[in-house]
Amino acid sequence: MARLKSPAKRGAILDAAVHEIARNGLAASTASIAKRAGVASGSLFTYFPDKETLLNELYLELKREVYSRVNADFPQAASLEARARHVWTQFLSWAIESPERRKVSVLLNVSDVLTTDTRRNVATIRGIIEPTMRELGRRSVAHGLPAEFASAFLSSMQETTLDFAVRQPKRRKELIDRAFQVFWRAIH
Amino acid sequence: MARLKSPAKRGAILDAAVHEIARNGLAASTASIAKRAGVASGSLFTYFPDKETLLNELYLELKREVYSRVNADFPQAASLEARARHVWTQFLSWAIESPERRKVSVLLNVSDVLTTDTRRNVATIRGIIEPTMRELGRRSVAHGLPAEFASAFLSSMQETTLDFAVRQPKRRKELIDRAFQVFWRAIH
Amino acid sequence: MARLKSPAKRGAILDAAVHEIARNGLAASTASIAKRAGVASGSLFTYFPDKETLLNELYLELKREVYSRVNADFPQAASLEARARHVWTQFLSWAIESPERRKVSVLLNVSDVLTTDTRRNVATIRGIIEPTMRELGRRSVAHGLPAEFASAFLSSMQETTLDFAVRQPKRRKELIDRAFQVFWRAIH
Amino acid sequence: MARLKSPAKRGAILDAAVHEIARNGLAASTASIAKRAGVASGSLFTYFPDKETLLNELYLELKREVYSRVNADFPQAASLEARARHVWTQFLSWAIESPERRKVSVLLNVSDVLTTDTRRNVATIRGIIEPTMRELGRRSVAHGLPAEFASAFLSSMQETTLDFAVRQPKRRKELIDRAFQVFWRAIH
DNA sequence: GATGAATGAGGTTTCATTCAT
DNA sequence: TATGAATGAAACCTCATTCAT
Repeated sequence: MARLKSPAKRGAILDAAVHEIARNGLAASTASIAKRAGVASGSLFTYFPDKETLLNELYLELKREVYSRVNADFPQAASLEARARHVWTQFLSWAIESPERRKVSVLLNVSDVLTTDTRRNVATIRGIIEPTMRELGRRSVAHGLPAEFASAFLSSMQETTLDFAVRQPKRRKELIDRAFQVFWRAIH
Repeated sequence: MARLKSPAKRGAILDAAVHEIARNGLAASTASIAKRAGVASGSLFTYFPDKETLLNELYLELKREVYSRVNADFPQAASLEARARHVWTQFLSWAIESPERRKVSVLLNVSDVLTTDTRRNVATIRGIIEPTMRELGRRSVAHGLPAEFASAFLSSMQETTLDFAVRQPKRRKELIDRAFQVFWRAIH
Repeated sequence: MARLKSPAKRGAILDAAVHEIARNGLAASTASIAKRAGVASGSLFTYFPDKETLLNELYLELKREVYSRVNADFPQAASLEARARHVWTQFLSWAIESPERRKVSVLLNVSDVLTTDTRRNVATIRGIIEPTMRELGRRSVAHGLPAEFASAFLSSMQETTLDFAVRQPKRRKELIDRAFQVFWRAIH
Repeated sequence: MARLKSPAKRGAILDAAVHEIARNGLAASTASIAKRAGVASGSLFTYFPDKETLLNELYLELKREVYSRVNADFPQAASLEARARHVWTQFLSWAIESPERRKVSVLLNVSDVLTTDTRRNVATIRGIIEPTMRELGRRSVAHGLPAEFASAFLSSMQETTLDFAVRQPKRRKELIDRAFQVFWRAIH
């Protein structure tokens, strides 16, 4: 009777991958990932056909995680500012809590291992916040700019803010708040 | 006298490295770099003791390049806005003209190969624009935020703008201009 | 269960190492050793983490071999002379039968690859003959000399004898016997 | 007419070779030797056509050095014992004073780089002590053994003694003396 | 399904030697 | 003659992937 592929083991491999890649970059070996996951090196390949696929699925997983965090308790009916602030805050708190996951996410994003398929899938995942982002584009000063500009702008200001928030844990809350105000002022 | 180490060859290796890394990531092999540079595989190591050093010097070179571009014709005496706009425009035109160099610069920046020494050296290189950046920090709405926030913010908005400018060559000039207005509004 | 690391293969690698090193010195390449052992070049490293370890374990193996030969049929209860003669004869017959192994043992011994750990382990292995060696030290004319002198002396006379025994196979038995007499006379 | 380039430089290279080889074994690179000798890496090859030749000439040089030490003040007319004791003492004092040179000599001797030509030349160099060694063979208890046995035996006992003398500098003189007595007793 | 030994291409680096200067 | 840059073969070792058990 064939044992079933265990989702727990799959998750362990992905978690291990995060850790190893955060430490050693994308060059982290599959063997080291398997070892940390507590499975045999060969077993990794029963869960992922090859390293490239593992990396792509890992990225998807990380994105799913961020967006599920952002989507949770999303104040659908609130003002645009309130919704934007929610996105802002939730993303930053995830990034601060999970620095390794975030680092790996960045690494994967700038690398060339992500397939167009993966990129498309990520777009799909964004889901619930998409309308808010589009509204941001339409109603902001950026409306002469491409539609996605406002959203990309928000992302990049988050990155900036993140660096400072990480380095100054004590002022974290204040920093995040003030930076959002700057952002909102800019865009509104 | 034997032949002297030729700066031209050193440059060729660095250029080749840009090309290969843009194509294959930091995993690009030293052999492929040497080959593209037109030197024997071993010769690479007469110019750089090891790959890590090559990568660090490459980063320095790229940064030197950007900053020399930004520093050139810098309107010292002009208004803060004019100076900020100069930085904005010059950086973006470099990034657009040299997409490979820019990509490699980003790759190196997020990787872990850069030594603290290299990071410190880069800071030194920024040179002439530093006072402008500090002034930006002081005189902007971001003045409750850390001093470097304004500068980091400018950087990240440049990244955002860059993506759009690259994808829409025709609206490029306009995009760059409008985005700067958004930035200035935000910060001012 | 995957295949288990096969002791036979490990042995084959060690044997191959003996052969290659006897031919080319310690510079013998791991690739050539693997090839002669009939395994892939990479497989060598599943048995030994690196060349240095391979060399150290090889030395240990060779010493184990000599001492197991010397310890076998050791005439515990016999006279000191009989015991010394046993050591003398057994070592020499091993060295004569296995000239390559002996050569490699010497090469390793004068090189700097042997760790202090390995040296200590070898000392442990000597085992059964140790008391005889100490007795030799105590009861010999060398007793004013350091305790290990007698034993070192025996070793070095064996080396001398070996050279001649190898070159004159016909007189071998006689040579070994006469040389022992000289030794015994000297020490007694 | 023998043309001498710069004997001083040649000597510097040989001295540097001793040092480097003592440190890193025969794998010491020609570049490191040249560097330590204070000449350019290429210059080494104007003094020695290749590394192998360098090594062979180095061995010859070292042997010349020992034998010139042993031959100096050789008490031609003295008793056999006095002459043997002279050889014994002089060699040991050289070995103790020049541990690096001695180590390199041993390394070269057990390696396979020495040509038969070199070995033959060394035999020639022994010169003045040869008759004494032959006499030792004839007049010793080893006279049933091959002629060179006595001489080889003396050598190997010297090695043994050397180890102890090096490790116990304070008892050095006494050790050397006592060990000679053991030797003489054995052989006489 | 799980395991980990086996594989061999490929990576970085070293080095003896050559040769332009 | 002296120099040291240039060369490319070869060394050691890693690694994604396969497959016998």
